[in-house]
Amino acid sequence: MLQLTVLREQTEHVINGLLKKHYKTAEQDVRAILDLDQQRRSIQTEHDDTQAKANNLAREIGNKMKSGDKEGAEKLKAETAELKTKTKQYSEELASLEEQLQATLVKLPNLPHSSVPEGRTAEDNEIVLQHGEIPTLPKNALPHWELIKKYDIIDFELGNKITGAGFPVYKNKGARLQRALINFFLDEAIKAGYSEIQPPILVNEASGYGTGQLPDKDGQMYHATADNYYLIPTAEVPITNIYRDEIIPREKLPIKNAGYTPCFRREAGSWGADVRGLNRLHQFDKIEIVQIQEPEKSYAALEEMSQHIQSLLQKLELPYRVLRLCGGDMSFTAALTFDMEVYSAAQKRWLEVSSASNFETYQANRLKLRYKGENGKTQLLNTLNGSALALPRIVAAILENNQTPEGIKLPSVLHPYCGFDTIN
RNA sequence: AGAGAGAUGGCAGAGCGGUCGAAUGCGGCGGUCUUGAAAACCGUUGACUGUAACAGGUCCGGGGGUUCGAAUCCCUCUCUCUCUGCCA
Repeated sequence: MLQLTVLREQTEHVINGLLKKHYKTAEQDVRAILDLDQQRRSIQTEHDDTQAKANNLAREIGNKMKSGDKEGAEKLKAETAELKTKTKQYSEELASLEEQLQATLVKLPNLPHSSVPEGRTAEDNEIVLQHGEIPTLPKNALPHWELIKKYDIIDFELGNKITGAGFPVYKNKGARLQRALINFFLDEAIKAGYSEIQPPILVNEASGYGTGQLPDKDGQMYHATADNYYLIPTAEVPITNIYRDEIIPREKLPIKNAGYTPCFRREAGSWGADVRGLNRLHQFDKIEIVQIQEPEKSYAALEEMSQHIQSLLQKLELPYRVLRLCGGDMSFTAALTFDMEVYSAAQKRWLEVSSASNFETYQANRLKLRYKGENGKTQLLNTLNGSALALPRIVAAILENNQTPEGIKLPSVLHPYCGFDTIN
């Protein structure tokens, strides 16, 4: 959520930022919010004055009662009636204004960082760099959804039977590869200074709201209605919400957490060739890295996260590229996002395997996540997160890019983690 | 799941319906003393809102109520602890 003070003090900047994100009603919404804010503040003053009078009267009545002046007390009591109805009226108006204001304010996306390129769709994203050789596969090369059948390592039909579409069953070396990747990613995160966290994978409403999945994206989460819990779409939700309503001592910063969780996404309405096989699932595994940083240092932290993610891809010997997302393609809450895509050679396409973002104070404002700065003032922190990494598409690329007539030759970094070097 | 107890500031822990934003202790910060430190002593120490700055307003688990006035009384929800039951 954007801060009201920023809207007040940098109105033009806010409107321009929203427009860059292709938020169409930027101008009118910002004006409406400022107008409501103005009204709210003037009524707030009236309300407070009335309340102050009532407080004074109550105090006087107390004094008169003490000194035995019952008549005087009764007289004053009569005066409070009007103040009471006034206060009630004001506070009802306030509540209504506040509600309207919030309703519009939460609809505003985060402002993009100045380096974010103009643009509307994925076409307009800027390719920052590309790394690694694109492998040339033999003519009879298979896409991963054929390879997993050939080697019997992932079974979609079985998942269909047990649950439904998009819930694959990992078997044999497929299951072991999953476990190996999880351990590899977590070990690398720990080496990079992250603390490992195992959070709950069901969260309450407040947590969903804190990281911005609620209220607008509730359709994308599975909802356990009996208890009003949500299955997490990413570990970002529980791991960032650890710090909801906290004031972090400055010396504890930065906070760097990493966690492995299954992730659940309803992905309602997506079908077709693009989502075949492992390309898009309802349940998948992901290791997420989260940082909480002081505002001045958060872009350096984002760069550090990007380097960490790239180092994983390099160790896995996968060709990848890094994109700087344009205003229109960025998520609602992000100020700057780098996407990492690996090349899946049999599908001949780039697959997004990681997304690292700086949310600046946008999440922190909702979370009320703050620290005391050098000047002693409490102020909002910056939150960042990135996938490091999401498994299914990594698996898809590993399988496709490393296929040989003798089987799939795994990158050497995984051999000790798997306990084997070839899937055949 | 049943019975009982409880929820107060960073922590511990008081609080008769009327200067209670809240005693006290610890911790933190500043100072005196000291070559330096410890001890001792003195002072200071919550958040939000608001103001040019004061003032003012709100917050004692959440929500609602009674009252001129609620941390204190009532209702409700949530959570925690103890005992009993069940269970990986």
